Amino acid sequence: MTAVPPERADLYGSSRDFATALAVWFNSSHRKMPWRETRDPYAIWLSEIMLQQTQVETVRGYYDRFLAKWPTIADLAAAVDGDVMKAWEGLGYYARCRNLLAAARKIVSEHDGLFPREFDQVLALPGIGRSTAGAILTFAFGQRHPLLDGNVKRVLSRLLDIAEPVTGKAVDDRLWAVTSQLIGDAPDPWVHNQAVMELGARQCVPREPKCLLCPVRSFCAAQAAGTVLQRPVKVKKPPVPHKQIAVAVIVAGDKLYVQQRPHEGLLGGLWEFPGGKQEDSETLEETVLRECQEELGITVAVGRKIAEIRHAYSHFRITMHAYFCVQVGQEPIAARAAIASRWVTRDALDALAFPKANKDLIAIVMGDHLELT
DNA sequence: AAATCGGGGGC
DNA sequence: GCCCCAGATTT
Repeated sequence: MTAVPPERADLYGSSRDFATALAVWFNSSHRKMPWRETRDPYAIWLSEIMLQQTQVETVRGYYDRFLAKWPTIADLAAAVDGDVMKAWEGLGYYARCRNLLAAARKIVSEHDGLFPREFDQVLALPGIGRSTAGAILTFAFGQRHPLLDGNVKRVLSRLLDIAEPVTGKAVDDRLWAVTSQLIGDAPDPWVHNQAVMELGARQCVPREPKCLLCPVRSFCAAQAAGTVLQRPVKVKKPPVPHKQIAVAVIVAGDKLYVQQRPHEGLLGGLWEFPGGKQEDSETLEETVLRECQEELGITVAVGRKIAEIRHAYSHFRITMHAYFCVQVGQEPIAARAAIASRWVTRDALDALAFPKANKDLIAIVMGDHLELT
């Protein structure tokens, strides 16, 4: 059998046969997940949002706790924003959490509290794009919609042996066309969409794919061409910048100063210790002093260094240097870089949502004697 | 089309 | 260290 040319628009074989083989494999062996045991659109919606760019094993604990705390859309819509953010703490991509809460309130106000069943109405909810909308409507209501997530992209780019980078619009359009064709021919939309993602997560994995055990091996053009390991084609990412961040743990008696980041942008809505990026020709102590002047309008005495924490974000890295500080003088704090600020005891930190690097810092502060020098 | 947006899994 | 993950939104 000859290799399939990359221009080939459709599947290597009948898409009906493909979907059937995939469904047989899925029904015989698949992982158990709580969101596969329900048809509650709210629970499925929640799972789909948590699962965006996040692996199944990471989501499990968050999902159960979240549902137990807010069992219905009405419960979530009535929740306190900070409590919801706290439940999301550590899961990342916090705009998902803000959008989830906003969508819950929109469903209450515009859809009588019932999750919509129409694709366009689902797509209009914040945080829900084309793929997530299709996933929710398929898994909750059994509707027939295509999805295209990272797993499906990898599976299809191998099935069709796509030689162009998967970041372009032409390839994206083609992948959507193929996933639409497949779901259109599948015996059961629920099983099919679950099965393609399961295949990508367990068999058709990025490195060392288990092609010998693949249920749709005979349909795979990359398998025939021997190019499985080269698909999907990705462009190499440039190295990310590394910033030096200096932060102030300002102590007054048994209390510490913390502030809340603006809702938009990086780590939006989370709490943190004040600080910022080290400028050229500036010591870290000078950075702490300057940031407290600029962000809080106060002068501090910079004391003992208590932590040095490295952390990686999606598009840059930081080393966070933390110093104990005390305020010098009596100026009131003007939290210019924050939407709220508080003096709290160490025990009260637990009620607020912090980014991971700040959580690491707090763990150190909790075990410290809390003296300046 | 490219950049932004977290944190952890797994090698 | 690196790539990837049940992507969406903004620029």
